[in-house]
Amino acid sequence: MNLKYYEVALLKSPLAPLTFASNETIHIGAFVGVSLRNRKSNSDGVIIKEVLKPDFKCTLIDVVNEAYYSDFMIDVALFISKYYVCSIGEALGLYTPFQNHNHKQDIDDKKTYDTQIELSKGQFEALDFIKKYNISLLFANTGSGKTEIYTKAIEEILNQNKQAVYLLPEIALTPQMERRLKLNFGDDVAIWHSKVSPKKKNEILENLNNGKLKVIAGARSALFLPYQNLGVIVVDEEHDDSYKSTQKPRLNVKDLAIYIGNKFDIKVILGSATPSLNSFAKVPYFRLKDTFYKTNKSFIYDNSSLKLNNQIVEKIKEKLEKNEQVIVFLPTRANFKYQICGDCGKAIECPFCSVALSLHKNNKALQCHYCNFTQKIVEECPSCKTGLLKNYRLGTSELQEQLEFYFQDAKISTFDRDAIKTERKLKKVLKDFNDNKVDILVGTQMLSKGHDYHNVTLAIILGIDSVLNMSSYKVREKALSLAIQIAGRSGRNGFGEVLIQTKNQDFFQNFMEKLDYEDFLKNELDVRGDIYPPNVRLARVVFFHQNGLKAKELMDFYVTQVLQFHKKIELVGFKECDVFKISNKYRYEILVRGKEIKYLLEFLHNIDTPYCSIDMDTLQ
DNA sequence: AGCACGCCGACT
DNA sequence: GTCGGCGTGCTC
Repeated sequence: MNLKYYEVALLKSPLAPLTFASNETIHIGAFVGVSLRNRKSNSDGVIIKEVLKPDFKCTLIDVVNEAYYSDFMIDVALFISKYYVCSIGEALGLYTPFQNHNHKQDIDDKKTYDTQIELSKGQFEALDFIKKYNISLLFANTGSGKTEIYTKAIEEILNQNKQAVYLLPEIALTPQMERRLKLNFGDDVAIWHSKVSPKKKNEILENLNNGKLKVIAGARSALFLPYQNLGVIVVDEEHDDSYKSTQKPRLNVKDLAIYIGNKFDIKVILGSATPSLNSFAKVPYFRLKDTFYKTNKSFIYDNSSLKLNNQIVEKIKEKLEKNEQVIVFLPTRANFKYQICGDCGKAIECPFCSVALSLHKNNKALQCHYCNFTQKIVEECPSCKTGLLKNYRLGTSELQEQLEFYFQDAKISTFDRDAIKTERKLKKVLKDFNDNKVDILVGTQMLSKGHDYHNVTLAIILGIDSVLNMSSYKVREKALSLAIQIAGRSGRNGFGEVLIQTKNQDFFQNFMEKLDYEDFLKNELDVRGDIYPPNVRLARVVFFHQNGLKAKELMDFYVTQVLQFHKKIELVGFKECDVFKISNKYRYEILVRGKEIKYLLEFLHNIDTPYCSIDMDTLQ
């Protein structure tokens, strides 16, 4: 019998592709079922390529399904597996749930889109710039009308009978945004994110397949849908760290969009009021400064340590009396982040992680923010049994309570991961706030993500120093962009105030008042030099194991490997991770940097242990 | 001797 | 990842 041999990538498996045989001719990308020795159930796989008869014995492919992965998908998966260091099966797994019901090629009647949007002179120039460059960055201040420019660019692509994908951070995918898109593109647009129901997802896939859908607005996963003819990828709020996956493969969807754009001649538009230094340094940008509304912004600084003080209370009072709204940013959830014993000075720790438990009064619980371990609130120190516990590091829930004490007639809501667990809740809080039913909104990073607040005249930024004090080369960029994004929510109607509680007044004053974000980026580029990105590449490898010694041995081994065999890259450091233990696994990390990707990847691909996580282009 | 557990290596 | 093989060490 004349057998053919194929390499099959095993979906979601860390294994490299394995060779199987078949009597039939199977095309590349076919979705197949194979059985492995030592495996009870069948495994899903994808045909990667045909190969010559190998010198080992091959089993036969069990099933050939109708669904398949396109050449485009396989190319992208191969890139991800090389660049972000994972198996091809893991990379292809990004494309599931994937289905291709039938191969009907409905040629949609060519439709002409006319959104009737009038652009300002600045917007028109920006659009012109975008047309000129295949990959571009729209560096546009808050309120300068980015969305209209995206819409015009998308319209043009649709008129070429191509599809468009509009990426946003998950939380910015609000009903408000959906309405705006539907207004322009009607039923040809769909929203895609993790909370969309399976039924709705199937419907979207069906309509994408038969050509009814032209625009997908979605979170990270929306880049992995089976587009037939993609013409543009818009990455809005491109500075947002959530474009980088925190799970294997740890890819950055923004950078992947750029790869796809270059390789397949698809237009890519990145946009932000505070672009990442990485994009700023690498992508041609257009600066749009003019805003549609004139806002006089004034800044107030408060150099006290994190707390609600008189100045802040008075300032809020002043606004509430005028029936204006206030937002308060604080990068900490819960009531307090630490419970520390007054006698022995120990914090109550999670039994599985080396972090303190956070106090959640609402749930009457102490909770670990890493593994979700939850226990009852305790009255006295579990360590010395005598001391009373004191609370440290104010969180959003506590701040809400304190504000309720001062402003008993005001309605105060929290806006963070604890308060906003569902899309419904998100919708409700935003609607209540915009309908003036909420006076003060207290929240975490979530506050900064692309929502329009119309009547806010005071933005209070607390705890920003804790962002500035984190251990990451990006802290200045993170803290400043966050502060600017939050400050931008204040004063859409003429006059706005921003109160920043910080011991780093000079830094914020310099780059928020005297100079602007573009000056910061140029300065920061200088500061980073050849030590940190964007001029060098940085990768982080974390070794983890239940046995701490084993994890340390792994790190030590690879430190030696770098020093002995990878002289073209540089060992930045190696140490216990900041959070040493998570979910009962001890963690050690190595940071390496290199000018050339090739040598960095050479090292990363040589790491051969399942007890590690490789983070190429780490943001930490 | 018999078995539970943890470690390690293979998987086409 | 998931499975089996095998060595260690504890118990009957």
